Amino acid sequence: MMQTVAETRRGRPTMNDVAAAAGVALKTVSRVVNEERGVNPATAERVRQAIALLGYRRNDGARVLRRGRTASIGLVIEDVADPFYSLLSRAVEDVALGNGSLVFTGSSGEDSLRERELVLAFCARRVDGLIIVPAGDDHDYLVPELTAGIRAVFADRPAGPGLEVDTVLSDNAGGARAATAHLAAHGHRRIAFLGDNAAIFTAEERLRGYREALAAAGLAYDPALVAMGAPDQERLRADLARLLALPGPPTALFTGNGRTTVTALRVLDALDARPTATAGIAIVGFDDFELADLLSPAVTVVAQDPAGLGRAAAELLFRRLSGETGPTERLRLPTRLVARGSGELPPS
Amino acid sequence: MMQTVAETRRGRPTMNDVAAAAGVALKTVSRVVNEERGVNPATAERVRQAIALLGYRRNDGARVLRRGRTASIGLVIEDVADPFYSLLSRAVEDVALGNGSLVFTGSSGEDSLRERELVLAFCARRVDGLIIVPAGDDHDYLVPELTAGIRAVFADRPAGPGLEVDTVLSDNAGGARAATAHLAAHGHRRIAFLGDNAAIFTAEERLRGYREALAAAGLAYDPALVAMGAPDQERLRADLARLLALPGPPTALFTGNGRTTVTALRVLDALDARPTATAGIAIVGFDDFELADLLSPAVTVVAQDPAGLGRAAAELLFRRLSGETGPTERLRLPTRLVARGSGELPPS
DNA sequence: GGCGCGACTGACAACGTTGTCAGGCCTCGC
DNA sequence: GCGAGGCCTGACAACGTTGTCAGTCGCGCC
Repeated sequence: MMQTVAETRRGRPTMNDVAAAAGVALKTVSRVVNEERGVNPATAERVRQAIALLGYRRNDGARVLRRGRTASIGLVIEDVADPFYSLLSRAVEDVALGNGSLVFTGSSGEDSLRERELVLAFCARRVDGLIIVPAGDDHDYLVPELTAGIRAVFADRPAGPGLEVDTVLSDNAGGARAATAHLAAHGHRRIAFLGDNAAIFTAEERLRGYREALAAAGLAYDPALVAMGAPDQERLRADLARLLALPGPPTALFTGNGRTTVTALRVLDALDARPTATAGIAIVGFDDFELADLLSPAVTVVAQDPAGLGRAAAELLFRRLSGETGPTERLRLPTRLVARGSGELPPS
Repeated sequence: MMQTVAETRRGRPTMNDVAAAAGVALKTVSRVVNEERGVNPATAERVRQAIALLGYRRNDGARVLRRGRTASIGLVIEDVADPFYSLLSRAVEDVALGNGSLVFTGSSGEDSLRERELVLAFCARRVDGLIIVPAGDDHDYLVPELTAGIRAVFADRPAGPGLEVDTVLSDNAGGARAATAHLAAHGHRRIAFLGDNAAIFTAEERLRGYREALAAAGLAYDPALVAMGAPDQERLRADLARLLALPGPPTALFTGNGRTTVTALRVLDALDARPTATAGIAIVGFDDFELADLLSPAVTVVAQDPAGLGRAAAELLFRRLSGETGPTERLRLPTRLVARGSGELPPS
């Protein structure tokens, strides 16, 4: 008589247990589990019954050890709770699932040490590949992993110097140029830029685009109109207060990412200087965000495609994993200016 | 002479390779890697140099196979791209990292089949534990996994019938009662409820709370004022049009989750029936959302604590994993009504 | 000088699976 | 009646690590 689940010893049954229960050899169970052909249907059925009875499930860890491929990838982003990255994350997940792969996710929190630890932990689990939104700009720690055959794709931000690796970016400078030019075209001469920490690649690129557009519009670059740093409310309150107290205050604001835009709107609201349909500072934000269309005035943005970024990075990664060779790829996804009102306000 | 990286064969070096390079036995390398004591400092140093030279990194898959614990958990949610779940997700990640564990994340997309596949894939990887926001309400498939020793905690929604398992929920009915009572207290007699699909536990609970509050306020329950379904724009447009065309249209709206609230606001805006500071339908939404405070009028909500949900679930899971026994726990986190304006509008 | 002891090192099995190879049995054709 | 060939099954090694146990060496003590 076969054992029942209750009589079984603690812990997971193994193929051996199933084999014993079905009265066959270990290898035959393996064949049935993997749906290899060449097993007598009656035998296979007996094995399947034993599997069901014992509640057996294959140990993929052992399988991986034997076969080499883990069918899992690692994703390191800045913060899953940020809508930009959560959209990117979901796109990666979907592509991975479509390729039969699972995803380890980790948030670096803009901390290069934590980025490194997460990546190395993923490597120790022998993920097949990595998608990294880097927090730091030194990725020498990745070199041994890459030479060992782990594939990596950088997304949203490039790898540190000296690392030749596939990369998918947004057109940050182009988007910033478009935003700034848009404001200039609406008559603004004093356009302020509120950006993220200058050490972050995207912030730097957007600053560059801002300066290029100013130059193209024949406007002087005034460092007093630029403030960069982490998008926390206190800092933005101070910066905006300073900007508005300038002898020649800005008539327009270009905010360098989603968090900054939203926080700046909140601070302006609190300062009672919030733009209305008829007056106030014009604003264009980098990154689209939910409800931008329902504020008054609705907020004009340069929209990125975070899901597109994630999808492109994941698809590139899986192409590499399925053996595609060829030179390092550097994709640059376009941005799109969405005029909604706040960016079309005239200078006051 | 030691081999250099370039001379090494393709693929990962193993402990054996390190041992050969350092001229010691495999086991000694193991001891050094695991920082066990009792290794001669000079020997240890030689091993460490070989490790650095070869770019060796321990294969955690093999380690896990030998030791039993994988130091990883699986998280199945509805959709990482939804702010509610991305906050929950981040909290889980942080607790996991604090416990030295990695996280497999997967989005079920409200599809119980995909939920099942993700969970079983995680189990096949032998995660130590699971945190599940269930999409379906049949979890019999989990029974063998649970008896095999995998711990599971359900979050946001309970497990299907017959499964005794730790659970962390929000006080859905209580929050819905508070929202509805709030509107009634402001003089509303015809309060509509726009809820998510009735098959979803939270939607059902919130409907219950809504009905209880109506009864407590001495108001009749009118099925014509209730519309439940997926929060897509088309459906909500149709439902809102129907509600507003009723002989006695609602003067207040209680929306049953974040997505529904935001979409309803957008539809109302398009219908040109959007509440203003002086007129229009009053609204209270379940779930807080970014920028609710900046809309005009600002949106009154019953706030849940998604991060708190994730944290509580993860902490409970890790307490179980570290051996805590005791009866199944059922936590219920309180909600908080945040009055901002839209819920305090008088009936028109 | 022998013995015990501590410090260090290594051989070997085991974790649960898959790849390789060999073998048994049956059938078919001559 | 016998060999060839196909079908099915199983024994065994290997994946890379850790736990167990045994061994070697040098030193101090009787």
